Amino acid sequence: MATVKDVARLAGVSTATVSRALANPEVVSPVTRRKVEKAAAEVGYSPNGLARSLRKSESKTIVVVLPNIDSTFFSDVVHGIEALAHKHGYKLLIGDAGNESSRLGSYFELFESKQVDGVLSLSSDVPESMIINSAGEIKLPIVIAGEYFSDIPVPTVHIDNHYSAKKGVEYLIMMGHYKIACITGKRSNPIYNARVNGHTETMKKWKIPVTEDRILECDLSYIAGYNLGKQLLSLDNKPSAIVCHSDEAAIGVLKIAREMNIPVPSELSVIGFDNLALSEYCVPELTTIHQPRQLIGETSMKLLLEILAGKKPNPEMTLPTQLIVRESACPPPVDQRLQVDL
Amino acid sequence: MATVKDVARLAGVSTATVSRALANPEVVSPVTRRKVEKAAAEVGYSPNGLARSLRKSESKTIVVVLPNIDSTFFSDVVHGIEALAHKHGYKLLIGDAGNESSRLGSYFELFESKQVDGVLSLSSDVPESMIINSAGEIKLPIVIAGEYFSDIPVPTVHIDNHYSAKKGVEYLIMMGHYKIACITGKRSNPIYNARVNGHTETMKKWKIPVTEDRILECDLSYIAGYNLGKQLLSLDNKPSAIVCHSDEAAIGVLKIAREMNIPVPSELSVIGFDNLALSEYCVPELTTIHQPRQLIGETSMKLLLEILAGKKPNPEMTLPTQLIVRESACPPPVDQRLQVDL
DNA sequence: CTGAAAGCGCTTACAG
DNA sequence: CTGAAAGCGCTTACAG
Repeated sequence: MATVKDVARLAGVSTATVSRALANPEVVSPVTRRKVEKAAAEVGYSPNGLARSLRKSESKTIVVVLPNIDSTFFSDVVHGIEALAHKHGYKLLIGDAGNESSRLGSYFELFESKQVDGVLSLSSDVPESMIINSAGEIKLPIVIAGEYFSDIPVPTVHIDNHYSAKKGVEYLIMMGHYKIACITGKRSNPIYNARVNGHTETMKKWKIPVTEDRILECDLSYIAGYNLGKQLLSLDNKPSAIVCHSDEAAIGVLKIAREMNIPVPSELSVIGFDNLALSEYCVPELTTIHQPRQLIGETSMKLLLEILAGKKPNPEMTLPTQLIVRESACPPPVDQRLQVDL
Repeated sequence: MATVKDVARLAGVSTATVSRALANPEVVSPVTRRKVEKAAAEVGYSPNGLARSLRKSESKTIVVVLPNIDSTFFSDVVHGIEALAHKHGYKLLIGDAGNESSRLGSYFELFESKQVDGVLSLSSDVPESMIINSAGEIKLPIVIAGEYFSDIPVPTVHIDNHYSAKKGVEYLIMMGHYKIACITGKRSNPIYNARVNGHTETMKKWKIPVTEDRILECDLSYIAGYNLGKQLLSLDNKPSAIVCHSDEAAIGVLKIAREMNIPVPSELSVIGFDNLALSEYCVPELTTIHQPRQLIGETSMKLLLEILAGKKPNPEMTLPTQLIVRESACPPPVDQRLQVDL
């Protein structure tokens, strides 16, 4: 591999000049620049990024940590991040945590080892020790896309999970449902905890008793939705509606309902969460909560860019969601309808 | 940030000894080791990966290049790669090319700039100039997961696209179909070119005329399948079967068929490709060609590991596919059936 | 506008 | 078992 030295020798200048001619052409005389460019091309010079980063103490790289690479949810978020990152000369490194918060660690360490300038975590499930040092300060440039509660204000961009879950449940209650079950994620994750709280508080507000065995936790995959859906629909007093905290899980429910010959939505309403592309392609099309995924990505990156520029960014951004009404939810059968006085 | 120097000072030894004690504890006396470990912990030392990589001329990082991050196809492949990579101490960097072969370039350059030790391309659409130098040799450690044709044997792991496409078409022909359309990817991509060849050659083998306007190229997304499906199903002499070269496109076709009140499979058979998780969750469940995604990932990584170890690996690995029969394909209506003499 | 020199933080022959 | 010294390839005050 050719180095600055080779170029310098061939061009008959110093390595300092080579470096300048290539990085700041305007500070070098036109003829020198020409000579250097020619020499560089001739030897096929390509700068060593490691050496540059080491010397400049910046890598112009950030790592985006995904909770898992399986969900198509993250691809739009990554698109949003990419757009902004590239515009500002940052490279993206994507790390997959495979749903294990232990594996997050190796990606966070990339900052300590100076291989990245900052971290964008799309996982909310981050142990505080990875972010905060013994003095109680944030120890690296980081933005978390998701809910995060801490004494220290970690910059965060998220939707209002509590309110979004509430909107979904209210939509069902307004249509007369009261036997409403819920398939959610691990409640150790603040995102799902907030949604479940939104769910139960709304139920209570309408004087609908909440039965804990109708709120089921899982990894929100297709198969989990299918299995938990089966469990719910096998209950003696089975629900007239199931709200799922992912579209995938909702599609799993759709499948088991079909197999059990329970027509959706006439006998079972199903609501998803995320509004993934595929929610328009299932049968029936899914009523769901839209998350502004691209915007989440852009906003997170914007915040991180501000941090990297030494500014104190807004510590928290809440982005809007939207109930998308399609075909999978409707009023329940008359005998299962709640009479509400509005 | 603490450096070896800080640790050395505190432990009362040289930086060389610090480096040894941390990297090769066994070559250092137990007491020194203890001292160094204590000092390192005390100052919160974390080695600078950049400096180490620069010095050792290896980064223990490889980049996995995805054609686009949107398709869930790649997540299992990445899982396969990850498993093996981590076991061998390699970190994974994931680059998204966003379906533009120009963007591949920036990821390939990570090798020249020494930030990665090798490249694993999940995109087949790689300009030869990115791989081969002016002397006609492969200029970086690379494995391509996909079809790749070149005078130079670039290590490749792939399925037999020609044969797999053939199997799908033959399945339809055996059931009596002859009006078989095809929704495929860009034929500039060797993968899809091979599949189309498999498709048309099989048709010809059975003396079924191939009409070019029934072979449509697109990006194989849901919406592309939907739109091209509409185009095909609006034809005067519309097909009795559509084979799609992705499951997403097939699901798009399923949707437009539903909207046009064309029952699948009784009046229209649809076959997908990939056997993604969601192909079991659509209606009707999709008959499709299974690709061993995890195995593709593992095998590619295995090859790359061999290259990185200085061995000459098998230049080409072909992995098996499988026709997965579900509900979306059946014999065509009697009046559209081909009589074949077996 | 240009060059000599220092230094980013590490590792590794080499010598003892 | 340990240390002094060189060097990976770059960039940047500093001096001219």
